[in-house]
Amino acid sequence: TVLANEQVIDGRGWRTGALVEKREIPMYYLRITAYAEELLGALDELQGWPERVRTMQANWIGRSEGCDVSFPYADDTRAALASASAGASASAGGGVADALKVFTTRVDTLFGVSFVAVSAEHPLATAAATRSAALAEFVAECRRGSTMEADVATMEKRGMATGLHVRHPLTGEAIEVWVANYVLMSYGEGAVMGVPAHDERDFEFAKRNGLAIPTVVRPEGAAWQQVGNEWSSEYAAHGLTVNSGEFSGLDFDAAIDRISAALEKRGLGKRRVQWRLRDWGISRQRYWGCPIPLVHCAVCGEVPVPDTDLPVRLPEDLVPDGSGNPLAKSAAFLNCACPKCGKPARRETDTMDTFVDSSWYFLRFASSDQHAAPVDERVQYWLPVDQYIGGIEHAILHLLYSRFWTRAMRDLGLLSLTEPFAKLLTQGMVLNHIYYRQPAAGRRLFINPAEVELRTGAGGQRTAVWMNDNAPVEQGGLGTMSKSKNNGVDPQSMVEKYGADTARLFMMFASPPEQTLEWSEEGVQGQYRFLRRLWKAVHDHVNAAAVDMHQGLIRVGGAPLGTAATQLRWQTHHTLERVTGDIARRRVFNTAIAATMELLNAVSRYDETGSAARGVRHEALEVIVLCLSPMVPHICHELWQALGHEQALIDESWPKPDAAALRQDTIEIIVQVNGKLRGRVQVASGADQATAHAAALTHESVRRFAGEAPPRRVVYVPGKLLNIVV
RNA sequence: GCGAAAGUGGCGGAACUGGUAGACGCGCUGGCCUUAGGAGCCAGUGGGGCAACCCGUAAGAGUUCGAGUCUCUUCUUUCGCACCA
Repeated sequence: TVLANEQVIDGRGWRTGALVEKREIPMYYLRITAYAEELLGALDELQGWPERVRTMQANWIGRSEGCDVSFPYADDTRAALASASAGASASAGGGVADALKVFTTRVDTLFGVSFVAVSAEHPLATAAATRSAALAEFVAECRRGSTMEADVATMEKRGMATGLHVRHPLTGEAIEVWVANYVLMSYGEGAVMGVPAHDERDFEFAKRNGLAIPTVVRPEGAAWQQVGNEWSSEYAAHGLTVNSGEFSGLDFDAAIDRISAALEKRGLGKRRVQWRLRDWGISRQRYWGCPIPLVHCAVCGEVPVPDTDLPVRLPEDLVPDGSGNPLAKSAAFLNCACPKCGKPARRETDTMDTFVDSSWYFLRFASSDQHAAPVDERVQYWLPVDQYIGGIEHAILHLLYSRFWTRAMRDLGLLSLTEPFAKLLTQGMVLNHIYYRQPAAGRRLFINPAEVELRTGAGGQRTAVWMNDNAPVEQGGLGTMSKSKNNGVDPQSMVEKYGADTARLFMMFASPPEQTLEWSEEGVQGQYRFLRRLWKAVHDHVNAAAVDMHQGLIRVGGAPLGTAATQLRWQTHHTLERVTGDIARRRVFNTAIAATMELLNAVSRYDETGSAARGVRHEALEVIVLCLSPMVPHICHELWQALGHEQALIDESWPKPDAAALRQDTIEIIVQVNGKLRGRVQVASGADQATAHAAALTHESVRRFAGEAPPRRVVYVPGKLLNIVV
């Protein structure tokens, strides 16, 4: 099964900014985090996937081993939280926990805590803000702060003290709580313990705010040293604990074990794994997308649509007008009866993220005419996909969701499959030149490269000219093909001008599949020329050999062949061998095409006539046509018939090289003196070192450089080279 | 900032296991053919040198009989992640 994944073009808006606004809206989530451990662990077994993609997924899932630590509230904090929750509303319910929880991977540095910091969205920050106008202002500023993630990382580490305190879980010492802009609410507990001596961010924060920097780890085998004024990455390295009370003098692993055990004993900590991966919110307020099959009933609550009423179909007469989800305004869609009690109810208008559909379309392909179930037993035969092809932009989302979805279906008993894609090839994107004009006012006008002509000036410099008005345009370099830059290539016009085969051949030839592909009209024309040359070579040959072909005389292997014919036969079968390896083993097509081009060049140079010569030429042309057929199927189909075959080319099996043709009596070896190439000589294949050495010394420049004295050393690689060291 | 990959002619790229650097194609130059051609064919095309030869795979060092390929340092580019506690 080979599936090529089409590029997903989407609205994009919901990926970042829009999500923040929709946080208040109830969303439907898929519990992908339940599979985090499995999805991460199985990456090692995906040997058919590029390392890069596996690394990206591993980073995305982001497993951290660490420890929850609770810092009990001091009296001032307890009082502040109590008054804040009383003032807010009764809905706070069961009261606040009695400690501030943080997550850390470095519990060995627990004695180096000089502050704790919470995110601006943390309840403690909210509570503290009610008591201080300045703090309220700071919290508000942090919350509306830049959502541009690139800025966030380089942002200054700003913070403000709350005046509230917590107690160190082991020493009981009071520690002040700060609100800091570098603490993320969405990771861990939204709060961190600040250890400036051993964490770069905390160091920066402490320096800025004049906080203590107690050093509690020293490098193994080195003396204790107070952390200095400038940050060094060595400070964050694992070492031996110091100044840590009864836990001093322990190495990293022992310190983690002992300190977390002490915390667990007091009920103030627990070792656990933290994931970066979060659950998958699939709700979209969009018209397109699969409706979430739920009904909201005033009496029964959320009721699933019964299987017999599935699928929920989208109305087809709605026009999105930019004012929100049109489904929410469609009475015909909204109004329904509750499946449980029959009373009037409201249909859910959220639709699913389109990544949901792309997570299993390949499973559906194997059972597309099955209307009673999502998939059937044919999935077991066809899946996993043997070779999946898609852009690197799918490295994380689509490919991770699909791995999750396949496991979810497996656990629902729908499949017995774990990984959906055995091998993955991430093909490069297509680049093309960008041309534009910048008007005095307004937007750049992008001009399609097809309408631009490059002219070489008198000084040799190349200017780009718009063919519409013969005036120059600006050159914007190379960029991925996109609508916005108007540098796409219209496939239809390509097909009309050169044919689909030429377009395919160019794309396969221009670069290996993983690399970006630079579009070039000249390159396309080059492939067009090659195909025409091949067409002509086959037909010239067929015309010349018509009589032989009718009499069944086209064959090789009867009478012994001359040197040139033997050489061509060798190249024919050598080419077949190379192309087979390139396609089947290495999956590179540009070199496979190059090899057939070389063979055609050799056929063109081969000018012997007569029946035997025609047979050898026929064989060479057949191999060229066979080798190119995966890339250029239509032309090759025609040429195969022209070469006298009744059977369609697509039904032929892939040929095997003829071992006899590949055997060579004499071979050329290269001769080096002191590792430098000095000549080439012919020797019998299988010649021993002495024979090769003697042959090498017949070469004039080898003799000159090697001199008369006996060599210090001779290196002989049979069949390849002889190196004389003097 | 962290991580990964990659740097080869005028250009796209080749060199698979350490063994002829630049295959193949584009572009360019010269010639032939043609009423003409942006068609076709032939020849040439990394740099230097009349030549013998010398130099050359981002830069520098190292290992080796031999390095584009392996090791180290530096530089550059691209991609990914981005305060993950």
